[in-house]
Amino acid sequence: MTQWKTPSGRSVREKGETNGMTRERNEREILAAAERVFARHGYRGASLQDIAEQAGLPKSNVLYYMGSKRGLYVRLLERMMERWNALLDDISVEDDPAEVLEAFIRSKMQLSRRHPEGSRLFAAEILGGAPFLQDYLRGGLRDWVQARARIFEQWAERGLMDPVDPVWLIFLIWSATQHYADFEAQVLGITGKEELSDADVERITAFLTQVILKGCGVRPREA
Amino acid sequence: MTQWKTPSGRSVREKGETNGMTRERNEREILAAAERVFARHGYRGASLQDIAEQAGLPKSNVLYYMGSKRGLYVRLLERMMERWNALLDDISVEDDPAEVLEAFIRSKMQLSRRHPEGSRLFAAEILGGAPFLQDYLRGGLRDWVQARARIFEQWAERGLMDPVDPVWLIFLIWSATQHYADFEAQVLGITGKEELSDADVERITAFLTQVILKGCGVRPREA
DNA sequence: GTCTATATACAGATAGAC
DNA sequence: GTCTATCTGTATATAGAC
Repeated sequence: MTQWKTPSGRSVREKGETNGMTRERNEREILAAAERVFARHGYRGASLQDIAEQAGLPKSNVLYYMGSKRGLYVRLLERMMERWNALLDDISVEDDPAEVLEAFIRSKMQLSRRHPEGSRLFAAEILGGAPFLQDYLRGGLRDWVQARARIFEQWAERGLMDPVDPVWLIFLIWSATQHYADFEAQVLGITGKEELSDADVERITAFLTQVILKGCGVRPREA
Repeated sequence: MTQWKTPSGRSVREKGETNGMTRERNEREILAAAERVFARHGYRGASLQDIAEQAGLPKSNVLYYMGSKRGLYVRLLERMMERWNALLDDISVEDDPAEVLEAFIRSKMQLSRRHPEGSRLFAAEILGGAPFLQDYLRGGLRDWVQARARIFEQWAERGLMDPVDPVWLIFLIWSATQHYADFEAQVLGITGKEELSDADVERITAFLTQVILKGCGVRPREA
């Protein structure tokens, strides 16, 4: 079994690798590289050449594995939506508002922390008018927001929190948490840090939880 | 004096217009169109062809007036930074925290409201790693944030507000207000609205002011 | 001052060699 | 299964006609 080399000198198939393993590894590299490039330059601004170089493969291989630029982009968006859905557990009126809101803020913060490129990819898509995600926004995501909003309203009726507009509250949590991934360049430039540490993220999470819960008149569990 | 026509049929010089007026109007049209296109597609993704069509001019005129794609982009960024600086009045420890924070939230909200394309242009620049704004972020803007942060800390020492981290607070206000311009497509998709009315913006401003001030333990002036 | 025509580079995509 | 070579379109930018 021959071992091919790309012009860049990078091995396409490592020793002892089966075909399946090669494909899996190459696809993984391409998806990671593409997420970075699409996040940074948007759909139109991204080039397959750039993605291929960052994945250490010739350009045609990107098209061979992914079919088309459009298909690659859609696949990345879908992967990000799956990550998003994975942390959306249902809540009920019987749950504790403080507990739910804190978990909401924390899980959203961790998603941006674990997948900053995916977060920025999503942001670039929305910034450009959401041409590929229109249906998702007006459909599944809208339903999810409305369902949560109803719960928040019922909590307010029961006097468990202030009667704030629940949709604006959800947007507030989304924007405040995503900011640290999407505007990372600004955050790092202003704070003078080279990167945010786990401790920084923990402090920011605590800050946001405290301000938002107190701001909505939700009493923390242990206060 | 002849009146020229572009292939699209749009007049380049209206009747009775002087040369100066034509230039001024064309530049204005180009800047407005370019702001939209750069905001939507980012620096790389934007095309002069697209900008020219939206400005109703031939592509070469865009380059004639603006010199280069890069120069046009930088000029737009600078214009947005000027708008931003125009509303940054100094504050002092002697000022009322509630008043200052409310004005801060309100003016930031209005900036995004009046210049949504500029807000998205800025967002796209940061999202892409701020290649053109690095110096501004690490210099002038950083100083501005640090100065405000000191005031917030002193307010906290005087017991006028909770001792929250002032930099995270500024980021919270920025992200929460910009969200309605930058993520407009998401906001409209989820709320089902075609656009946000002045009344909507007023309600959102009031919501954010209430939650953030209460969340930071700032007593509103009339409470 | 404005526009048409063109130069040159690079985009996404495909055909076919190996 | 992977890579080289190429097709076709469009990008920025410029030269020169009017």
